[in-house]
Amino acid sequence: MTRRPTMNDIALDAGVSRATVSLVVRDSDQIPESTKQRVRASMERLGYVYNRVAGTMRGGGSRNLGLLLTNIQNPYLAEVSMAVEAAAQESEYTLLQGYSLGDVERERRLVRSMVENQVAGLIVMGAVESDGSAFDGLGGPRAVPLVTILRPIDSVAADHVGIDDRRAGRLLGAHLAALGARTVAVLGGFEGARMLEARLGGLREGLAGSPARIPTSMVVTDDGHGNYSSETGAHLVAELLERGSCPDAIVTYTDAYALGVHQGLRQHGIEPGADVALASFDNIPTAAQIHPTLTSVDSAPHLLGAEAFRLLTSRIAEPGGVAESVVVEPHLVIRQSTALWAPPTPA
Amino acid sequence: MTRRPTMNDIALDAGVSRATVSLVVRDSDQIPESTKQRVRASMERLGYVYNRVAGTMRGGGSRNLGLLLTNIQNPYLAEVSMAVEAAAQESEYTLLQGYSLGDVERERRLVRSMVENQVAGLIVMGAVESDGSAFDGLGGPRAVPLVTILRPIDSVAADHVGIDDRRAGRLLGAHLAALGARTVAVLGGFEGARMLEARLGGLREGLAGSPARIPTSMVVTDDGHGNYSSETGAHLVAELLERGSCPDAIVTYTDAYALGVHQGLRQHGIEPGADVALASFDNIPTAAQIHPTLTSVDSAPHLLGAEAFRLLTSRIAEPGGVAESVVVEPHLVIRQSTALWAPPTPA
DNA sequence: GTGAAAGCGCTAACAT
DNA sequence: ATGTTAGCGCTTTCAC
Repeated sequence: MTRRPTMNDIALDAGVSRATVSLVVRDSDQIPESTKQRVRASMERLGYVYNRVAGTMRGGGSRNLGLLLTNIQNPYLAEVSMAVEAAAQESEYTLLQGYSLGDVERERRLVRSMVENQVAGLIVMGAVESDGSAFDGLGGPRAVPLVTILRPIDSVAADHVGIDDRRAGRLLGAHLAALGARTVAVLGGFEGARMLEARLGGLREGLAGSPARIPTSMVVTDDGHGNYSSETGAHLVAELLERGSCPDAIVTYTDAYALGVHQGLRQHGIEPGADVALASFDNIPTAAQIHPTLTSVDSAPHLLGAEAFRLLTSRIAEPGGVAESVVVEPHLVIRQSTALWAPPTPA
Repeated sequence: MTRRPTMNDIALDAGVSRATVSLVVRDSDQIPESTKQRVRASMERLGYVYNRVAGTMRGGGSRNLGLLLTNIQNPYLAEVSMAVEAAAQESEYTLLQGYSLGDVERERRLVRSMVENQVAGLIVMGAVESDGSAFDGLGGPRAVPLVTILRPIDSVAADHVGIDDRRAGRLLGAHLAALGARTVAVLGGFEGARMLEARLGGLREGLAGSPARIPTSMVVTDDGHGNYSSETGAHLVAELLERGSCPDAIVTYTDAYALGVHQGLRQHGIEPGADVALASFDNIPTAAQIHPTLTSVDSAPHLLGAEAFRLLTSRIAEPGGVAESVVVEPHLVIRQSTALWAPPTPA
């Protein structure tokens, strides 16, 4: 026999009916132990592997979920992926994973392919330009449950798990104000994107009441296609320094940029931490490993992933209803890159 | 109608038979353009989505592949994942992904679940202790094609894509010898693992002919359960320094460890690059971003992922035959952490 | 060029 | 406690 054995084969071999085999697979207590033993022995001997695809098609819902991310070069998203996978494995779900690279066309293809594969639900970090058209087939009464993470998608009323970016900004702003920074630069982030606006707004709130300002000339955005590489950070800081004087503090959009800023500053003879305070968002592992260690706002990727999974599965269990939105609270991790800094003493 | 529309619904709506709809989906040229248009219009209007699961069950083989990694906190594996995904997307495959965390039990569960889900093939980075028992059902004539990456799995005769670890070690050894290093320490890696043995062996070969040695007391291994965190590196270097004097050069098993070694050295007042040469394997992006930048052996994760995919799909197309083994050639990227170092001048 | 019918491997309702 | 039957959504001969 060259094909894989089926329940029929097992039934035949064990001298029972196919239905009985099916019940044994699910360990039903209608089946006496003696029969189970016999059936299991046949499975073992013939090398039977349950065909979940056929089972799903017949009856119960799919146990597959789709996880669509932009890019896991970004350690933050890598950790989200691992968190979702851990939760899925725990609950006996399987994960279809894909990367859009921030490209709307890839995103559309991936969503389509996951839905064609009958996923029970989707967790999506959308591309910046996502207009929701990739999710058209998912709306309406026969919707595939969808949870967006980090970036809500325009015109798609889905459950969402995000970060309180405003609060993240505020934490950082308050910290920099307390240090005595007077001028703060902001590097990176897609101009007009909600995330950047929220972080900037929060930063301003945190700085309010102190003499600190964020001069317009010191806000340098990128085009949002960032692959979150440190090179982006190096470019951004080069542009900043070209524009004029060095600020007291630099806030970058994500830790990866801060690494590039490190480099860029040193090339100009400026020592991060000592000459200028540097802080960022995401708190990737590297932040604690570079020198000087990097102050960063931690946004609990593990929690975010776990919440996204929880929200998705509860929506699968209980479809419909109004979209829910969960916010993960960030916390500030203060390290050398700001702690070492002090305002220049007026000589 | 609350359920998703099926081919039957489309057929009914378009006034053709189900078989015709099936042919339209695959754009068969037996169907005249006029009919296709009509059918496609119905699909559009009813919001039809092709059910690939049912299609697979009936006829053609599955278009799903399984990718089983230990952990994508490791940027090297993250890049492998992205490479495999890119290739899969290109060829209209879908990816089931899971993380074993180096745990044999999780590995077993994931393999089982992927096979139950009828994947057409598997790409696996096995846990250190994998004995192949997780892959038992896959052997024999009805095998699921399997490609192992980076670490062959004992007793499983599968296609393999690996790195020429010996060569990687040799490149590094030759470089350190040329620098004039006399004592070289090796930190990290699971004692007895092939990968470590190969790298160590290569390192010795590269050093041969020079006065350099690797004292036994300067080889500090770990337990192989490493999550590739920099903390491991910090511990390893602490242990090394406890054992006695500082070597001329330190080679770590992976870049993440080197970051921790950075930290650990500085805590002892030793400056990496200046006081001791430091080099590693993997060449993760961070290697170019820290200070001093880190010399590392690049092992082309993107190439490795692409090769694994190529090997797997060609095995799916042409099952059986003798297992193939592909080796990706590493190359040395020299950066400040070694370039800045010079032997102490005998005063 | 299109339709009718069988069947992939499984589950669930009902029957015994 | 186990068997019978129908059918999930699709593809594939084989008719017409």
